[in-house]
Amino acid sequence: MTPKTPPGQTRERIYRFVRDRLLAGNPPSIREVQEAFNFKAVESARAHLTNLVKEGKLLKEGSKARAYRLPDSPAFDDPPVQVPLLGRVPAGPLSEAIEDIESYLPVRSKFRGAELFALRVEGDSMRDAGILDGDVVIVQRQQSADPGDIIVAMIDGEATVKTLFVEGGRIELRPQNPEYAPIVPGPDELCVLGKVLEVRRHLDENPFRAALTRYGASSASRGQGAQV
Amino acid sequence: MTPKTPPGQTRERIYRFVRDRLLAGNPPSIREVQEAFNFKAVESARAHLTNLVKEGKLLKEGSKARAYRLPDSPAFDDPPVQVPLLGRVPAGPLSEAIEDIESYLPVRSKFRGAELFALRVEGDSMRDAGILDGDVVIVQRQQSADPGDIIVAMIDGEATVKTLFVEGGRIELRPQNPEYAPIVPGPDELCVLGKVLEVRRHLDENPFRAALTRYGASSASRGQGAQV
DNA sequence: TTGCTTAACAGACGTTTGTCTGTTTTATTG
DNA sequence: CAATAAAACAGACAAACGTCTGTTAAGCAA
Repeated sequence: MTPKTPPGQTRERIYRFVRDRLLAGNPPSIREVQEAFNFKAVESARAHLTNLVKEGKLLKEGSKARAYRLPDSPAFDDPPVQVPLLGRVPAGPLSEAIEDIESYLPVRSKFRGAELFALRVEGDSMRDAGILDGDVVIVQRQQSADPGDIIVAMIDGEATVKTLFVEGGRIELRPQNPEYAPIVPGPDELCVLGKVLEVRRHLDENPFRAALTRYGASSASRGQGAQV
Repeated sequence: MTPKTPPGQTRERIYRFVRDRLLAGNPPSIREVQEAFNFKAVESARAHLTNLVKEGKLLKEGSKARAYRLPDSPAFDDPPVQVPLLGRVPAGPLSEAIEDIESYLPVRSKFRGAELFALRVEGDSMRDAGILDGDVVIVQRQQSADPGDIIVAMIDGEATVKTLFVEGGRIELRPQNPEYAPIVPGPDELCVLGKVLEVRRHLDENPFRAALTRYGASSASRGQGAQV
């Protein structure tokens, strides 16, 4: 028999497991809790769940399947912050571009209130900063930036993602890839659209892109699921 | 027999019913849909649900109970899907690690229902795949993976992020950095924890890290906001 | 008419899932 | 020590639930 754990300890972990599943919109069955904790009896899991309800940490809706619920809690009633992923570049004011919204991305609520938009990066001029072609950047709208910031700027009518450098009075937009040259914009050529707060890569959209960066996935090794 | 309704009309109402239930965190069973619409046969409800999946308006997770889900949608009334960022590595079952939750990260609602966790990457062994030290990966919990997938695996009691390669019967965990050597695990040494769905870099936490990858930000150029 | 499609119905089957009763083990307390 | 409580195990049962096959009816087009 699996050794007993200190009173309440396993229960606390079960609570978090169930809570995470509920927050993900995927209520677990009792047997799924059993398996997640390697219980050998269903009743072990059910006893814990029943106790969690008694303690008020969970609710239960009748005796239906997958019917454990979270009571109202102040911690998670934070409404989501959604940021528009723009299909094209926001030239003028942000409002000009909000017609071209591909989709919305959720961001940490810490950014609530900031003027944000998301943009897909084209090209690999920022490769060495870990920003690859197709990555999405979360951008905070602002007109100025600090040296060292990765910014989105308009240059010659195109949006570009670069690192901002300032030395003396000289401003440079530096790529992070030796194959590209820094851009030295004229006095009125540079228009900062915002500062990159976050970089995201969605592997589910193009699962092999990253893997192909260095080695090529031989076609022979494809398709056969690895039994591990 | 209850009179037929115009094509698609009842289906639309069923969609709204299911969607509202899902947004409320209370996934309906097929028979609950049946009752809500006074169908006299379970199959009537199931046919509509199956069609809604075909139309892409709903998703379905296996053949479990109450397993219809919402696909990714830009709707703001979508409750957030929050994924735990684990402070340490999820050894054994996922439940083992859920004690150490640093915080929660919002993910696209397309992932609603998946068993996800987030992990901070240590080291730069995946540098050339654009995964840098300190990056966060969103991981889907699963025991197996396909060749080419970037996975999280347990090797010698440590979690590691690598690319999975299979050639013949030989399994390799390949880093994406020439300074590191591939790992060839023994038959029972490899334990796949999950597959990386997304990579994120939070520049607001460590704003200069990425900028320092190639060039160094001279301390002289710091602190003086660029007026652009 | 014939053929096709969709909506709805009917009944059955097998799996999933919640529930129950009883037992064993371990730690704690008086 | 005995008494008690909590954790975990074992096996079984019934309801809930997803799935399947087949049937009937209504609308539409060739």
